[in-house]
Amino acid sequence: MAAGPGGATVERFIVGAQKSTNQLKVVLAKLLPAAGLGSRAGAAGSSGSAVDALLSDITDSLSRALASLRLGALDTQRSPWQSSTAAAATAAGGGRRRSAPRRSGQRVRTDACRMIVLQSGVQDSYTWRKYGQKDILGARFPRSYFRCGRKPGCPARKHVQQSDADPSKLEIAYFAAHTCDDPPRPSSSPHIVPEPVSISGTPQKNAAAARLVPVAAAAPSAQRRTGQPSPLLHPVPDLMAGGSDVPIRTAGVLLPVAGVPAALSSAQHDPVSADDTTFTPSMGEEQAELLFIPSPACSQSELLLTEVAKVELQGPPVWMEHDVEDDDEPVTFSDFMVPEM
DNA sequence: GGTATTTGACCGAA
DNA sequence: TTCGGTCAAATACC
Repeated sequence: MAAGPGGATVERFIVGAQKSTNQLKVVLAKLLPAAGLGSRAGAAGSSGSAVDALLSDITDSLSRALASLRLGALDTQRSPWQSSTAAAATAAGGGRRRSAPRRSGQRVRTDACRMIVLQSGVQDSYTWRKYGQKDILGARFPRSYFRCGRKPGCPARKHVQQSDADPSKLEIAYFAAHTCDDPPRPSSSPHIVPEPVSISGTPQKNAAAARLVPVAAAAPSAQRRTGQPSPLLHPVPDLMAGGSDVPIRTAGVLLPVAGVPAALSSAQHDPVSADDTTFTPSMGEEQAELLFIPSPACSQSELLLTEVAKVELQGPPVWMEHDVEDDDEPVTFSDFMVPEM
């Protein structure tokens, strides 16, 4: 969702401001412990509440600004995806062979486009197969393309791209609904408890996205390639060295950022494979943790790597979905689909 | 040998 | 002409 050179820059500034605000909050909390900074109870001194309120306002404003910026970016990108005829959307044919020219409208993206934010340990239960990777103009990292790997005819697609603003985040867009009879499988993993935390966008219209669920354990069969450095991997930013478990690869192996071998870090970049999504052939099988994609409504705390790491290690994974179809309507918690466990 | 990923080429839309 | 999305041969792994 690169918003373009300019947009990316502004976004970086906003994200930076959010981080600074968070840090300020921490500092003030230490300096004004008696004031009860951060305490909603209100028992604390009024000064603390006032500071807290101001910080909250700043945070909220920054989040809104970021959301607006990103929504705008999404709008500009959505256009091409949905410009073609719907019929050809999933019938994309062609390929290299001239004898079998692909039908027009191959690029059609009439399905609801949804951006999703996942955190550690959260994955959808579908199996995805990577079918391509492309360098995107103006984006620092390439975009990876995945299709449903469960059923050949399933039109579900997923695009994963590492965020320009924050390489530690992955932006995942889902297209089309799954037609394969493979509902999300219940997760037995105790640590995976999807929980919507951000509200922005509109009610989901995409069945596929609605079916996203955290996946507990990786399927053995899907791990076949585990251990093999993926060429898609790209260098992990220093900021990731904090120990977060953000997966950075794709094909098959999710690697915690902190534990990325040097060899992998220097390997060819693959944002996604990231996707958390990283995506591997089967997301459901990846253990990764991952994906932290800031959504337009992503809260300040969610933008902080330290916070993310904390959540990954201590708290339940957070799911955030953002339907970019209708940017005007606010979304409520009820709009988020809570994957069945 | 089977399956999944990689990657250059192809295609249509803008 | 450029660019994003997809295909499919080549390659890698189990």
